[in-house]
Amino acid sequence: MPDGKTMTVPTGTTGGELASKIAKSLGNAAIALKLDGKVCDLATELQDGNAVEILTRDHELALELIRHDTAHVMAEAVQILFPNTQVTIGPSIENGFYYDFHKSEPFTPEDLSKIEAKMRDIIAKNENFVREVWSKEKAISFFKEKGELFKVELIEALPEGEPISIYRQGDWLDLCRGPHLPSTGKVGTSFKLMSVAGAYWRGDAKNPMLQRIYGTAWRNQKELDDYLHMLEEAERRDHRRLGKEMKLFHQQEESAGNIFWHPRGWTLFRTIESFLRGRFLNDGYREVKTPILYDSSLFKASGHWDLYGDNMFKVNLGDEKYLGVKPMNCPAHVQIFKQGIKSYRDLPLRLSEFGCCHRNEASGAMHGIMRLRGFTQDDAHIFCREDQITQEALRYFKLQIGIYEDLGFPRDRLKVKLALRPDESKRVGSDELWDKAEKGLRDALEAEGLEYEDLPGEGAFYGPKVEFHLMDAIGRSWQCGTIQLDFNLPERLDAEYVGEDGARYRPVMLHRAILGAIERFIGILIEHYSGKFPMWLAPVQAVVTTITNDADAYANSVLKMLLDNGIRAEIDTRSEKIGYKIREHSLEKIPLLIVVGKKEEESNQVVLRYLGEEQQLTLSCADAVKHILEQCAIPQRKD
RNA sequence: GCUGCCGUAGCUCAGUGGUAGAGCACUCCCUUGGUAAGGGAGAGGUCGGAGGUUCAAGCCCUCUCGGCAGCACCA
Repeated sequence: MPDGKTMTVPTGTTGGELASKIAKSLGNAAIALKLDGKVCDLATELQDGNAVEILTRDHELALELIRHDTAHVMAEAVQILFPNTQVTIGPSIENGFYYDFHKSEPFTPEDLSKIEAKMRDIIAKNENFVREVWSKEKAISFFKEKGELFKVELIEALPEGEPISIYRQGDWLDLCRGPHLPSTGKVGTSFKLMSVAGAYWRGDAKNPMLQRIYGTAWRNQKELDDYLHMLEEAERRDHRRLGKEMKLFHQQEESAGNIFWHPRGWTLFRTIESFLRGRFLNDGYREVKTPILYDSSLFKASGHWDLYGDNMFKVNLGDEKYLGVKPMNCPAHVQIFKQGIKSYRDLPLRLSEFGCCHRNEASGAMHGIMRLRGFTQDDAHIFCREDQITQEALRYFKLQIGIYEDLGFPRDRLKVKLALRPDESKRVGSDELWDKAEKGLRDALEAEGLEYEDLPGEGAFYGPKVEFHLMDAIGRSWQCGTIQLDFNLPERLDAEYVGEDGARYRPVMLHRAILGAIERFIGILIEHYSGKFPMWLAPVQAVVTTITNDADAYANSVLKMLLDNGIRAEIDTRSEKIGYKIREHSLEKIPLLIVVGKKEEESNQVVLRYLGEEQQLTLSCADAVKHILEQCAIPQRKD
């Protein structure tokens, strides 16, 4: 037992019987066992020497069982209501579960409520989940006869000799590894079917599309309510909604996948850009600007035309002559490197660019300003010698982590992944080069002590990459920064430098971005701060507004003082009530309102009112400017 | 791109074959009010686009463009 005690029970005693023996209440509350650290059915027979822990609904592992069982109950409900439906798989996932069905008619929202009602019936019946072990032959012939062809495919893929477990709940059963709760009644009622969407069988676009029903399930009503409330909150801070409300940008169908930046949004964009520019120049980068359009020959040489061409915008000039819109900046930066003869003394050469790239993303991939067809990368390419790779990668990690922190993302919101070589048909360069490149990045990650996860097959066609992912408000993970090690492009585009010995060598190229796409990062920032930016980022830092029009002239003099000090300020002298004006600017998330009336004019003062705070601060004009300037300061790092 | 849903006023949305609606925003008038909505009046629509069915289409059908939720993709 967890408390260190030992219990002796007759052979064949199940976990559930043990729980009841310890205490009747525990017997009722028990939902599963942990036997020697592994979660098992309550009905599992105990073996001599088992370390036993009895799990109740309050245990954190209970959620996974509840969700998985809810998926089973849903599958039964669906097959009762829609007998011609085939079941496939239905796992528990973060916050809930899903089940994929094959059915010729689509599920409608009304179907979802019918299914939910039927699920509640099944739960009320409280049938036991009973585990059975079948032979592979029996399982295959049973499911074949039922017409469950997807299940048959799953069973056929199971290794020979492996026991095939079936879980029965009343008249219904499903192939399942388990474990399960003791009965359907233990699922509880705190669940909700959320949505239906298509999903490819086995996650492959070549396979038929199934219908996936998503649901959420929790231990109790309060947890469910909290979760639904969290979803509402996430919706409130959705960058698409806030972008409109805060007058930052808009999008329209004539230019799908692109952004019209409005004055405030563009101010935010430029603020971030100049913040980055300062950091980059300070870290030894030299900024460049390269063309958007190129003759196809450049992309053919780089490999983009063949390996990335499907995602490129191409312009046909007739006579087989094509221009390509750049999807990446790397080939261009190599052209700059190649101008004139480079010496080993020039290395590492760090070329940065706020590069405008265009990629023909699939229509379904686009998402607000997070995933676009036209975007700006905070891109750079570092040309260096092989022995400089680790130091350059470390330098990048340090620069990047500092920038993330200053933008409001501490390290715990950061996940690091190492994407390794893709399939042979989708990569360039020899295996030796890939070995070297992957090792180079791994060494740097380990030197920095960053925890990371391997992603086999996910690398770029020219090299492996380290990906930095940030979590957004809705829990989605966005790839932001990336550093990629590339031995191939310098070769393909014939970049070289003169070494100490006078011979010619290939430089290594490190591709790196910190925010990734600035547009996407702004989307993440909007959701992260729910639009309430820190002063230094806010597009409009202060609005001066008047109690009555008598104070307009004074208000204008205050505005001029702010503008003269470089504070991004606007003025509102409309003849509306002060409460109305405050409400309006608060909804636009203006961080600071400066209210002036006759009283302030007479004393040469201003009243500061910060967003969301009722407390007011009365200061002399000079003190106010000093105070505001401190709050608007761009974060600095000296090291 | 695939599956499903959606597209009506600047925005959020109602409108199930019979004369296009609401709230907010906008314009004008009144109001000059001390910290999250003062009052009144007015203007605003080829119902995403094209074709079809029908005496009649915002509504039904086909195609198309765009959006949303997923899936696939994200070099």
